[in-house]
Amino acid sequence: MTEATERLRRYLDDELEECRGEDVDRRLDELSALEAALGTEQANAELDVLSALASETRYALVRTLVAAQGELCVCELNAVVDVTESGLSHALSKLVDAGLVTDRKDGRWKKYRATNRAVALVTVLEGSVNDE
Amino acid sequence: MTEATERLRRYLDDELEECRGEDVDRRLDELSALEAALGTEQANAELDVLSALASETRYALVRTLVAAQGELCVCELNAVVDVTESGLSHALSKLVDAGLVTDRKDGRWKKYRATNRAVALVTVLEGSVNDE
DNA sequence: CGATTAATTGAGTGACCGTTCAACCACAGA
DNA sequence: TCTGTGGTTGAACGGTCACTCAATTAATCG
Repeated sequence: MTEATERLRRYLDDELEECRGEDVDRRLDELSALEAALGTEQANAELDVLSALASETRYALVRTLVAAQGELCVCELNAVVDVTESGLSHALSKLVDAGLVTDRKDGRWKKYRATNRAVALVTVLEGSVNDE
Repeated sequence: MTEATERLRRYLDDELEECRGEDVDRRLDELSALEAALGTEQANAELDVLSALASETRYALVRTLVAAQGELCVCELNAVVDVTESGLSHALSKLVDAGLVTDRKDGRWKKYRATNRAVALVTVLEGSVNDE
């Protein structure tokens, strides 16, 4: 740690004309302020959402549900991804936890639907990655 | 596979009043159309972006760079995350590959900046996760 | 050139994560 | 209540991935 701040001091020496110890401390404060702009709790929540999406099968499920603009039965989703019925259930469970889909029991069938959060994320992702 | 489509047939039997084999086939087509609405190539690209973001240190770096609204030196970023200099370099490299940050050499220092893609994603994530 | 420093690269390792298998729960219908 | 079906749960396994260490490149300065 002392190693790293030593380098930061040299960097600030370059940037500013002269650099005192308090300048380094101030910059360190500014940097941790940037990183902690939103609480660690929310940052972790966002990371959970990202982790839930960052899987081939789960992302395929979410994209499909978003495109469907409505409910799909588990047995329908089974036709979309190439995993076991059990694996599908695990995947959907994780998506529910992340608030990306909701589930509803309908008689003997269970149906899933994409949440607004999922729609927003997929939309931005497609738009952002699309224009190169 | 035959197992799964068999269940789908029974499901459609429930939904529609009657259900012929061609109904099942048509539904299967519709489902794969939903999943493949955007090409697999783009879907993979989006998945790469998600995978790049879905890591505690990398997401912290991106959030910091977005909040900074400008360039930050590697030695400054080193103060934000708790990894080795080498680990930091690996992380930044992956972010560059995903098009989430850009790098620029400035003398003996190297500076990184968040891309529009990163700004868009972080913004949507914060907004989406924020309102519960 | 030799020395020092910023940063990257690659190999190796430990932990996590996605998947499957088997057992299980919930519910519908006879 | 017994049977069959839709779906979930937990344990276990195999592969991937984030991290560190050591070596290397690139650039500055004496």
